[in-house]
Amino acid sequence: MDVSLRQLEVFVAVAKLGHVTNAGEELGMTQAAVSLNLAHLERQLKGNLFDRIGKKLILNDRGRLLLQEAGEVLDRAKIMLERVTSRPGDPAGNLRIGASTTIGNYLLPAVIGRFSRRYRRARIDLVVGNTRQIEEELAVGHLDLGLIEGPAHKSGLVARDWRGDELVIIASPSSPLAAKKKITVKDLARAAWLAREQGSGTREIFERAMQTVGVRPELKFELGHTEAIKQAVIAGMGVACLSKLAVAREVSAGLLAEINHPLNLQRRLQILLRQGSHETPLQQSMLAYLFRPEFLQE
Amino acid sequence: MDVSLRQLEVFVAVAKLGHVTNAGEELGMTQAAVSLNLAHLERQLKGNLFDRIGKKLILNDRGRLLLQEAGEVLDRAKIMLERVTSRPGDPAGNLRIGASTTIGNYLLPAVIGRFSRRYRRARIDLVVGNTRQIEEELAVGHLDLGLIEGPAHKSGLVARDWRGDELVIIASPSSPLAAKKKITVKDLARAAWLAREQGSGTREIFERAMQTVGVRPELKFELGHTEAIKQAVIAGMGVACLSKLAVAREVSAGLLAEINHPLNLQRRLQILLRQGSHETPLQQSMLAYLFRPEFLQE
DNA sequence: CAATTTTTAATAAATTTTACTAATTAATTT
DNA sequence: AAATTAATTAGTAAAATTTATTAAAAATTG
Repeated sequence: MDVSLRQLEVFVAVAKLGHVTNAGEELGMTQAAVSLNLAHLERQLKGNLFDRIGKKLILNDRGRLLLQEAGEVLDRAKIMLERVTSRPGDPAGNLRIGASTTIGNYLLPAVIGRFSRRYRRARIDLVVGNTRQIEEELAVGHLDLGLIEGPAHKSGLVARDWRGDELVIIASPSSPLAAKKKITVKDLARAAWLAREQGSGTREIFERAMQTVGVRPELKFELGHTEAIKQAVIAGMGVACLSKLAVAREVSAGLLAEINHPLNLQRRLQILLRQGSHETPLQQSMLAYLFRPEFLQE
Repeated sequence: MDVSLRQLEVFVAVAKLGHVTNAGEELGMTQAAVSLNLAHLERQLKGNLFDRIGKKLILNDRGRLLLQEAGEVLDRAKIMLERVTSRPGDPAGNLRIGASTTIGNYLLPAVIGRFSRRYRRARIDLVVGNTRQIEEELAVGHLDLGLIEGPAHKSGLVARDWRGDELVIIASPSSPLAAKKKITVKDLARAAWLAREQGSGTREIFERAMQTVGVRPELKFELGHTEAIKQAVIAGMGVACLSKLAVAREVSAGLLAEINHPLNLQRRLQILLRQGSHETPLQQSMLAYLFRPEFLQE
């Protein structure tokens, strides 16, 4: 790539202003420098870009083509510089976040959206996966930040307690369970349950809580996506246990009803970092953001 | 724009290969040069792009951001060079063609389409306007080539005879005129005519031909667009006189019928050039293309 | 309208700046 | 201890820029 951005700037200035001298003024260089720059560029591109008629320079057909193309290159370069040049209080960089399903789908979009608007130079990548995957990717350095449900298992990573998350039991508002004031363990045992597949963090919590009160729930269906479960419950096919975050919209819209229950369905969400990783300004900003009060309250 | 394309290339190579030494090999420069280039770039962007852990360089968050952005800039620059670098037999450049309505809408799309596929480095701009506008723009240098109906008026321009164009009289296939074998001047005088507005080249030819046989046509409607006239004729609102080129598709589809008539409706199309303009390779290629047999026959 | 002045781009020569290489150093890994 | 690697240093070559000059064209003037 012998052609330089500088040369393109010089060319564009001459093409725009029509005079070598004026271009030199605008660019803060002498007329001679501009002239040589131009000659050099024309040699590199193997052909004139201007017709020299008298002392006037007028763009020829190749020059006009270059003017368009060079403009696009320079615009891109300008955007690059703007994005990449850090200023105090406005860190530039790329942050790769891994999150579990519930967090990635229902909690992070709002956080990342607001963060990106605040820090325009930051580029956030979000990967959704299960706890094992996220820990692995974080350890080998493909992720900078992990957000998971429950404690971490892998060494080489540090976990910070982030915020609580409550699971709720949902049913169709028209179901008998929704009408009942007091739900007993026996009611829960009799219900038709819908749940995510084995291995889901949400399901793990639910089953442990049921076990604690001595009940083995009867599973009617296993569904791969939280959204599918919600639709099934709305359709009256059964009840399910999901994060309050995942069902908030449907509950407030009256599509789903939260059921009173005697279980303990509290859990804590964790932030995972690579041990000894230097926290970049961007990472620090994101961590500070995650602990803002509006993202902590449930 | 202090950052150079070369620097970006060096950076991308190091980021991709992970080693200063390897990058140097790929780029044909010494390890020291790569190292200095990188240091220079980091100074210009006011911050590190790699974390130096031992003797390994690993991209940090800013580096990752730059890698994406720099890639885009370099891609654009590569495209620019490909488009702008002329090779023998494949001229690069921008050709601005001005054409009258009929030519611009019904004749040039095919020519320009095939020309662009053949000469990939050429960028063709087409402006449609009336004869006066095209002559003016050509004279002041905003156009390189003009294609008009009938002779030119302006000095400083040279006209070359290009090809013929025949006007035809069209009617709905279901109209009585379409059924008649022999059409007399009297028939034409009685018909309900649809035409473009005053000033259209096509209309001028038609009115002159009618005048020659001593008839003043009765205008039912004036419409601003050729397409609108065709639709109106198809709808049976009257008859019209248009270029054979403009109605070819509809006639062969059976939507319109060409009417036999006793008028002389031949005309010649002209190519206009600026006097004394140096013909660029691209311009020469286009002129040669315009005179290819497949674009000359009607 | 010719002569002069001014303006402009290209070129030349000199100088400064930059980029590069070879050699060396320092640190890390094998 | 040997080998590998990135950074640094010092010297050199290359380049970009500047000042000065030239050549040509436009503008001004008598």
